[in-house]
Amino acid sequence: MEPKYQPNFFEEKIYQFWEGNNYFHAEINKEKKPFSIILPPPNANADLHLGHAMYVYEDIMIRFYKLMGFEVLWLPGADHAGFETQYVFEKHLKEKGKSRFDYNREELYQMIFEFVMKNRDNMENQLRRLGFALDWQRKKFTLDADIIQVVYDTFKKLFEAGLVYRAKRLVNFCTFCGTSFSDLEVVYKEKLGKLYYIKYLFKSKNDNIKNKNYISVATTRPETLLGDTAVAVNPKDKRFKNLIGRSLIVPLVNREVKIIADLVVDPKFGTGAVKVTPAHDQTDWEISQRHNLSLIQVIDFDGRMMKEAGEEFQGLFINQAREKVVEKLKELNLIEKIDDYKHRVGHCYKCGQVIEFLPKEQWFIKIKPLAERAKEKVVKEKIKIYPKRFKKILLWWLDHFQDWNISRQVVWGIRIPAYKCQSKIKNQKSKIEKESWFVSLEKPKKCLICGNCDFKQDEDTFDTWFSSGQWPFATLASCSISNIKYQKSKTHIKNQKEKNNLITKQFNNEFFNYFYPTSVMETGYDILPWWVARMIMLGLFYTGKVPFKNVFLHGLVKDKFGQKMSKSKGNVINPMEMIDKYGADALRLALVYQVKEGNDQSLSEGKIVGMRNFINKVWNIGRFIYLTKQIKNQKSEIRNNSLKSIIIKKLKKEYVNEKKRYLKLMKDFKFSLALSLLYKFLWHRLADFYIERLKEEFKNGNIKASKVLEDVFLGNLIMLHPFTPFVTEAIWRIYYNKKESILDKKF
RNA sequence: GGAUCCUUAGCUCAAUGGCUAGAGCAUUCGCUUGACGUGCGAAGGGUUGGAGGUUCGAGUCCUCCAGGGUCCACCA
Repeated sequence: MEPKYQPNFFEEKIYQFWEGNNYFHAEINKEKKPFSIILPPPNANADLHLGHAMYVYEDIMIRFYKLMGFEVLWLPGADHAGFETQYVFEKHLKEKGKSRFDYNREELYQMIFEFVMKNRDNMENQLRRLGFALDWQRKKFTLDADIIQVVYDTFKKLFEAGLVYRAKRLVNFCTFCGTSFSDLEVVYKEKLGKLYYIKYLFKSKNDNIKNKNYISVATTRPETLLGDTAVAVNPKDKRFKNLIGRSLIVPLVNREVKIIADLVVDPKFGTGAVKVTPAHDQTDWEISQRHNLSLIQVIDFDGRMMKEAGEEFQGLFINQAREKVVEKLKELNLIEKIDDYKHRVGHCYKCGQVIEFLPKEQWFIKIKPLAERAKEKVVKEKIKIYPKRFKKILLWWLDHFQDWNISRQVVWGIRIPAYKCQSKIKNQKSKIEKESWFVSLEKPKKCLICGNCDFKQDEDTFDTWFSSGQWPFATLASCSISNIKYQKSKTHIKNQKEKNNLITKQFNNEFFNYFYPTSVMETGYDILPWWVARMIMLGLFYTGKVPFKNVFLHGLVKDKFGQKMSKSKGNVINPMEMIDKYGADALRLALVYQVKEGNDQSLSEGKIVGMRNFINKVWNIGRFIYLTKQIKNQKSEIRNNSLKSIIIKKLKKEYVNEKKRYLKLMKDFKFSLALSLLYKFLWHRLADFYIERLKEEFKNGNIKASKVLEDVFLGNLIMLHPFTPFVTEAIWRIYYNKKESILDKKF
């Protein structure tokens, strides 16, 4: 054994040994209890960052339960990351002077597909370098044909259950990225703007308020008045009480609108009267629904003013239109005043531009019934949440979700399997949207509504979270399909009927039933509403069971000053670089040691160095024992009741206690404390105290003392293995002359 | 406005109501000790943000105050 542990020398070989000998492969084993985790699928296209390295908690659990004698499955996967990936790809195109509009849908999809596949191996190998005990034979991709089939099936079942509907609503739309977003993806930022007080003249000369022939309304977005269809006041507001129902004239467009009363209006804000633009403001949209107001869209999906805004404004960008509107109003003396105003504005989380509210027909999921069911399971602890405080947060979300817009105007994703009957549109037979749409798992040969029209498939794809929200059951169902010898092809769907039959049969499949519900879902707390909540809702809907029994949430990794890591700040720690320098074990320990589960942590290279030192210590304890074992002239006894023999007894006792506490902590998800226990014991008790005290005995070849020391050390090696798999395996295999793996052992 | 986390050594953080409040890094001194200098031995560094309370016992539980972070909501 070398005096220093050299991770680079061992790690790759050891991982190949594990993978090559199927140590990570799971099968049904009726004699064992199952323990399963589905890896949160990283973006197939991107390098791993420290957030992914935090999945080390999963590896710790997987390896721990393997050593506990469970049949463990840790299923890896990759996410196509729809919009995220397309965004990156479009940047590449831009560098080449191209844009997505230079290609048709199929070309673009194929190009992105190749782009992603080229990088997927890279991402997967990075997971290997972290030492993760993933069952690679069962790896999945969110765009695998059989995953897509499950996603289609979920959509169809939701559609049939009336839980997915198509509606024209205001959606969060980024006119720069060209797609809509769910509410969760909009980032609100404080912004300094102006509050304009604009005069709306009464139509009738008899109407007035305090002898003025107008009402002022306050707005931050004067350009939207081009689409106003009412002015609203609070019904309890005495100032306006007598004016409700009267008519005003919207400036510039000279449209006659009524004064309406709605409780949503705050009398204390602005003038107490508010302009209502149903097409471009969420609150106004809601008012319009209550009052049956008409909707006039004046801003288009490319961020320019439409024909409906009037000839003068048509084609202008929003900001230009705003300036022009204000200018015109000033000319007409219709601006009462302009205040500085600080308010919060929604921005695109990706490109940072202002999000517009635009009316668009989209698919929505009716959340309420799904959330109610999920809530019940969480309240009754059919799903346990660790740390506990996140239970409350999850429940808050389940109470506050709005209907979920799952349509995205992006090519890279799972195209929505909904088809529109064309004859219905032509004949205008049905005003109800749902009646002109049908959902089909396979490309239909004829229109399922009228039977003969040239039906059209929806151009949109699903929100990535819609498919990843099904990940636990979709992956296991897909494994079931593979298990019954289904030959899958990655992109092209062959023999559709056979496949659909298999999908409906999948829940009778043993493999699925053995591992589902999964044991733990482990991920960062930042995606609790995006992902965890949706997995629970969709999992319950599709399978009738919770998708996982426990949720374990970890915190975010920040730099050593507690700042968020970002490329622009230049404070990013690259996990692969750290592995190159200090080994995977050191990085893994640094992410877990002395960190409270669920709390954010600051990570510095110094901490990784410290952990590397501990690993070297463990290596050297092993080396010491290994070397003293070679000593000849071993004698079997020392004098009874001697001080030495008391120390040996003490060591045995301390070890028994340590192990007991370790097992308890690990079962309670208190991994960091378990690690501290091992750290302290190995370094400050075993090495500093016992070995130093008994050094002479060992060197004199005292068999009894050596045996105890060896047992205690090897026991600790097994306990430490979930945290530092490489060094423990390396020592073990040297110790046993490469004859066995530490993974064959049990506690 | 709501929720939540945090405030402990110079820095970053641990600590299951219970022994002298610990670790990593940093600092000082001494050791070329036959496992390890990625080490060993020692030292310095703390009124655990503040004020009350519960308790035999509080860094930990409760109340209030101050400061910081994060998430969410939001009035045009």
